[in-house]
Amino acid sequence: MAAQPDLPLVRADEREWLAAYDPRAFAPVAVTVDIAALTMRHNRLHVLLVERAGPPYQGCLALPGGFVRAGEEDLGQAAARELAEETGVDPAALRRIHLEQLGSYGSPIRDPRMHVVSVAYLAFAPDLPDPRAGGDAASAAWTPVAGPRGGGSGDRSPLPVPGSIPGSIPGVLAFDHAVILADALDRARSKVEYTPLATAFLEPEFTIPELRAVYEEIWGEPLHAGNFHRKVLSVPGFVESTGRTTTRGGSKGGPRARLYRSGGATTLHPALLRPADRDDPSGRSLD
Amino acid sequence: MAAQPDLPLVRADEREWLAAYDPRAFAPVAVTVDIAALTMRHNRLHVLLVERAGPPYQGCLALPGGFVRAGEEDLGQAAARELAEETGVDPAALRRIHLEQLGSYGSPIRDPRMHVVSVAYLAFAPDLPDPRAGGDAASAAWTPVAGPRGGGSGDRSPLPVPGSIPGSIPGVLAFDHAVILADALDRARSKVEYTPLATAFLEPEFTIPELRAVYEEIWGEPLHAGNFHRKVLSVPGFVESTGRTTTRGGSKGGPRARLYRSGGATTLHPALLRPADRDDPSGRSLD
DNA sequence: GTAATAGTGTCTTTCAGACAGTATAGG
DNA sequence: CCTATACTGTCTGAAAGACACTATTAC
Repeated sequence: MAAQPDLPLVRADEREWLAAYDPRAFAPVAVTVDIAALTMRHNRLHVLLVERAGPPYQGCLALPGGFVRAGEEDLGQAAARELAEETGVDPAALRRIHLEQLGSYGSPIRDPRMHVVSVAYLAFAPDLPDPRAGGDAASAAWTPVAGPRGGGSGDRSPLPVPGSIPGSIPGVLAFDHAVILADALDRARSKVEYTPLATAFLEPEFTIPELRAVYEEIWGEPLHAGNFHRKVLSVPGFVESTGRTTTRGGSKGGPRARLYRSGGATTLHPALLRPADRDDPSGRSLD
Repeated sequence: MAAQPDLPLVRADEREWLAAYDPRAFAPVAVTVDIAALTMRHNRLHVLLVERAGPPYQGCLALPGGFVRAGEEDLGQAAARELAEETGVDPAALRRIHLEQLGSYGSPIRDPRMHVVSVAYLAFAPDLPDPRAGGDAASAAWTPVAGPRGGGSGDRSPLPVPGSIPGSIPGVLAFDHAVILADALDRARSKVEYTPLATAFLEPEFTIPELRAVYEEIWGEPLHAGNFHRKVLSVPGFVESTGRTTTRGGSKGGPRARLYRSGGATTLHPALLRPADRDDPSGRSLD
């Protein structure tokens, strides 16, 4: 979504009408933002989850989020605020996080309290320190996403969350957050195809094999090391060399890898297409 | 966005808490849906606009839309209802329309009445009869979108609307609808690359040249007829032959074109990539 | 030394785009 | 007859994937 530089001009002949307008006359629909914040820890994809301190779904795991402050902030600001509040991420770290709108979820029965429309955001973060809880979260932690590859062992037990299985049970997550998370993973998988956002999971300086590990974890399948290397270097603006190398080789030996930083491109031309499942010629499902 | 099959289970120990919950305690944020409905008339892209019958922005052109009915409908249902209501499109025609969520717009000052979050939808429709106004629209009409190619003459005067110029003036459209429309056009341009949705602008049976005209209008540039033809036929599931041909050749002569219908694919593999602007190696802007 | 890995060279296949050419229609 | 168009054939270059190979490091 583009920025929203909207400054509505209120015409003089509408002033009077506006003065008499009563906002509370309208049926109450609440608006929240929820954030699916993804990061990479020990080469496994993790999502930030909080434990709900109060009802509804008290004690359940949920995506961090909360109500939009009416008249005070726009949706992106609300998402950034909630992400900071509920996790204790400091503002400096917040600047390294990519935040984009994912979509809105508005079933009238998704929240037992009332009709709540949630605007979901997707965040890509580098490996951050463990969050401290805040806001109405009893606790917050990076939780491994059991991707298509399965496995994942970490800070908290892995989720039985759908890689992207449509119609899967919301399961352990509160509200419809399992659906939101599945949509977030789908978006992440396709976003890294045509943008350099995979670098957002890494430190400012990284090696091509580290970048490849990010892609392999997000897509859940191994990539050919040699072809990946050449491909990344061939896309203009994807990465740029720092001239340096790592000080050590890999844990199991091998030469030192060269260090790169993110280049200036916002989109990848040509794109880094995910290996097609040739078993599925009908095309992947959409929307 | 995926479907939202969410049936939250209210736990017994939360019943009591819920009974005491007062929805009106929360600050009022209203939720609307707005629809950017696109269609193709006389080979020009048109968008459905209404003239606002009441304040704010009375008399201005706007995207059709309205408030979500709290507790009664989800966002997609609200969008379909508003589209039908404000335009008089009958339910049968509604089924031929592709409707997908575009994004949400929630600046606190985008509506002078109060903080209104609008969930925008994008619709692809075949050439439909002229709408009759309804709801709070004084009138409704298909309005030509002055694309990157400029020109366009039709039912109403063409819009000075940005092809996708970021930061352009909202201009004649109410609220931030010029921004929404620009985002809708961007989405449409990329959506036809990797889905067969361009066929949604055509009758159930169409020719390859007709399909090409759709792409040329949406992308705003001519395509190579021969290569386009071969490409479309080579993508599995994009179109399937009916075995018939048109009964007449083109208005300026030429053989009769074969008729096809939409195939079963939901995504295009390989994709029909838009000719890259090689002048812009930095990559197109994002989000 | 042994094993694993970084990075490069090369071949094959696929696909996009340029261009030519043929057949079929309207005027 | 002339022109515009549908559709096909062919060539070239770009790019993806498979494989082989060298060099460098940990242990």
